[in-house]
Amino acid sequence: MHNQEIAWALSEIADLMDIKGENPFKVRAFRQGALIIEAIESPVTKLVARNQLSKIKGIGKGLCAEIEALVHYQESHLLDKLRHEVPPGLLEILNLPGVGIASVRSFYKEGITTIEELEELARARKVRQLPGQGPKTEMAILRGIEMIRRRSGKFPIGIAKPAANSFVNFLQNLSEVNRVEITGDLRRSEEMVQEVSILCTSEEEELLVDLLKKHPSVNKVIEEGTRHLRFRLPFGLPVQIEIVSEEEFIPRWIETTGSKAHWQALQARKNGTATAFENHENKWQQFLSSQEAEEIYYQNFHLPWIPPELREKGEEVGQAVRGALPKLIEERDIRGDLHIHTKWSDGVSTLEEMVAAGRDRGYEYMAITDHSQSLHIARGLTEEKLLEQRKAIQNLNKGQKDFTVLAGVEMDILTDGRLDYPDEFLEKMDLVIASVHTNLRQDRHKIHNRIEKALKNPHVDILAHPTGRLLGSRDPYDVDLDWLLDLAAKTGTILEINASPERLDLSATHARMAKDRGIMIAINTDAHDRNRLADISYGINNARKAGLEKKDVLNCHRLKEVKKILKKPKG
DNA sequence: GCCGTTTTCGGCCCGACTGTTTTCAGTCG
Repeated sequence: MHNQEIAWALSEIADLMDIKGENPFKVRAFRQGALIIEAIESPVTKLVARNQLSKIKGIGKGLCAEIEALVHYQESHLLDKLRHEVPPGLLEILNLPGVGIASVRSFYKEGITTIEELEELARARKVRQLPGQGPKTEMAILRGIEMIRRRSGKFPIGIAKPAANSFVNFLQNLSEVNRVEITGDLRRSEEMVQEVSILCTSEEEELLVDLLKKHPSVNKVIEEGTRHLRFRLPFGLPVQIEIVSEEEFIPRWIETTGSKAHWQALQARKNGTATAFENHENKWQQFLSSQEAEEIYYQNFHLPWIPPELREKGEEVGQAVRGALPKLIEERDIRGDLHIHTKWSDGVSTLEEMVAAGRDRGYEYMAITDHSQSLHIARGLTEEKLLEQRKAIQNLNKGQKDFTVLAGVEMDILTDGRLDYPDEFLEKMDLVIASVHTNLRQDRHKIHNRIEKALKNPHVDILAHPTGRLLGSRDPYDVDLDWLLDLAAKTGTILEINASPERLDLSATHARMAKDRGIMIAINTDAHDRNRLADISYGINNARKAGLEKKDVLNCHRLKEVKKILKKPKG
């Protein structure tokens, strides 16, 4: 069982106990435990085997017992019992924005146990009659339900990708399997994924299908054939594994990577070119990597290899013909991370740990940008504290020649549009990131006013997570993207692709619109934990999907250039 | 349920805002 799955189980236990009305501190202990497990680097299974689990702060006797049961038996009696006692629909209701534990309990009291029942009641304008509810919360509930419908069974890439990778690893280690690749919308780096698709080659298809069925993560088989298996993971994500021969692999990989429009555009080109596809002796392909083989396949169409992220509307084929494909940014182009939190505010790693982790990744620089004073829950820093941190950073920089730490801040844009520090203070910072964290449900006029004040401030360099969305769980605040992008272009403000898979904000679509307006993009992780520096890959996915090149991205530039760009007076 | 031990029991992050109220509970970050 993976750390993530254990974390989900603990978090579900917390929610169910919360609905039942158990001791809130006990609930919090489980919730906290889930976060801790999620952030651990090494597999929990290993820690259990070595008896090291109880040494972790926050994991005591009780949690240890539950986690060990999950690792050994893939189940927890406590969770089973709770699932039995509390109707599952209430968890969904709890996840609606604006609905908290108290509301769920009061709905439960009224006999409501599913989203459908709640929706019916809201549509009949009867939710507003319940104690503590009113017309506005009733509307918020309906909007939340609509959001869930839009999501309709899709899973965020941050959940789908690790799940896919673990199956790829599993298959790679089997002697029956030669080649394994992720395909489908996940390979195209779609932010929400319908299903994990994996394509592999093997001569022993039936044996492989049988073996897969016995995998402990296969919760329920949906569909079974001689050459494929579709199943659900315990948390509901569907996975499809298809087995083909070595000869079939590349065309099938391209076909399943999609989209349909891309495949059709390729087929249309096949009819128009004289190349004899069938002449190829495919046997030699097995000595090539999958991508090398795919490149050769594209050559058959007299085309350069087209990155999967761009295989969308079919028009990329025309672009490829004209030699107009962008040279997409790659992870190795990133020279630093410019949005990082540490223990100084709400991070879990120390400043020194973060810097060491950045160096380990081969970065040349990073910016420490802890929270500003008004964000109390995140232990935001006063001016004095920030200056103190700046000194610590200067000392750190003295001891290293090949790596530079910038002293920055992630400053809140306050509810009324004021910024959290005066200009005289902001001027002293190497980098100022501005963010909207509070009052996300303000009307468009107020939100625009806040963003405008921030972007027009000469010291604000970057607007972080520009729409405030949480992927699949919270809609953006009410902002007109065209207006925002025009303003960013006019003021010369850099926009962030927040690489945290919970956010992915800007989205690929919006990042493309930003590029078209000549806006500089920064790809940052917003990491609160050194392990999360690796999230940069999700941001790169989005940037590639947006067609971004090295030159479009601030933190692909050398430090000297970055400093020059930040110093340049804003428009 | 976890932690610390100056505490094996008692405290556990907290302030602001919203929408509900008519003085405050619930939600959020």
